Amino acid sequence: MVGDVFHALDDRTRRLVLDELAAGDGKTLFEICALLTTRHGLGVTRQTISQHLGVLESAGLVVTERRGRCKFHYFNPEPLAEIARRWHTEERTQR
Amino acid sequence: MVGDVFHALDDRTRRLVLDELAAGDGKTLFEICALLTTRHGLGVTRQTISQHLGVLESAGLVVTERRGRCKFHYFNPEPLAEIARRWHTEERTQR
DNA sequence: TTGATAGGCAAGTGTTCACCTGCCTATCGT
DNA sequence: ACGATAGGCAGGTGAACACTTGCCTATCAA
Repeated sequence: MVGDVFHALDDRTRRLVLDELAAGDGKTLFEICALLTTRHGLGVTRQTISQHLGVLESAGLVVTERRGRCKFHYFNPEPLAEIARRWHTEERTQR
Repeated sequence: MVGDVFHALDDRTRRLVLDELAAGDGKTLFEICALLTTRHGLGVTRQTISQHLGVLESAGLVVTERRGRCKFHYFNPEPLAEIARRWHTEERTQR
């Protein structure tokens, strides 16, 4: 869908996940859980993060790669360009 | 709040309102209602659009100016730059 | 083979939110 | 003053969603 990117960004936990993936790609689900609890004090379950990763993946913001029993998550910034493209913010003067 | 911009964008009707304001600033509430129904077939009430404009305004995406009994709405693209700034999409290579 | 690790699936709950109806205030023209 | 225009406020409803608990599958090391 079109609005999936906007919906995926409308959640603080998902934005934090994107922050962590943007800081260094190729993290597993358990690594992301550990980072969120230690660095941001997030008290969330593993299943919750898994669901958030599913939302981010279906929005195209996260690409996954399975190796063995591990699943590595990568940040894909390409869908974010759609936002800047839609309202072409660069050529407008701010009033 | 921080996530107000993302929340404001997570709605198709609000995105259409932004489209109309970006196409030509200085529209009143009734003008926006008429544009949404005629150009996009949106069957929504005036109060609904008024609430959406309130969300957009509190997110900083819409600036208003009152003159008499009319209230003119202007598109403010500045908060959108926060998105590109957060994950600095331009300097990353896509994988 | 057994236990530990990494992840997925599904139902239930509480809250948020978009939308409506109903009524009220303020400004303008006549 | 009176009717019409432009907008605001508040309660109520139904659906979407974040989050949990409980259980299951698959891979690796011993």
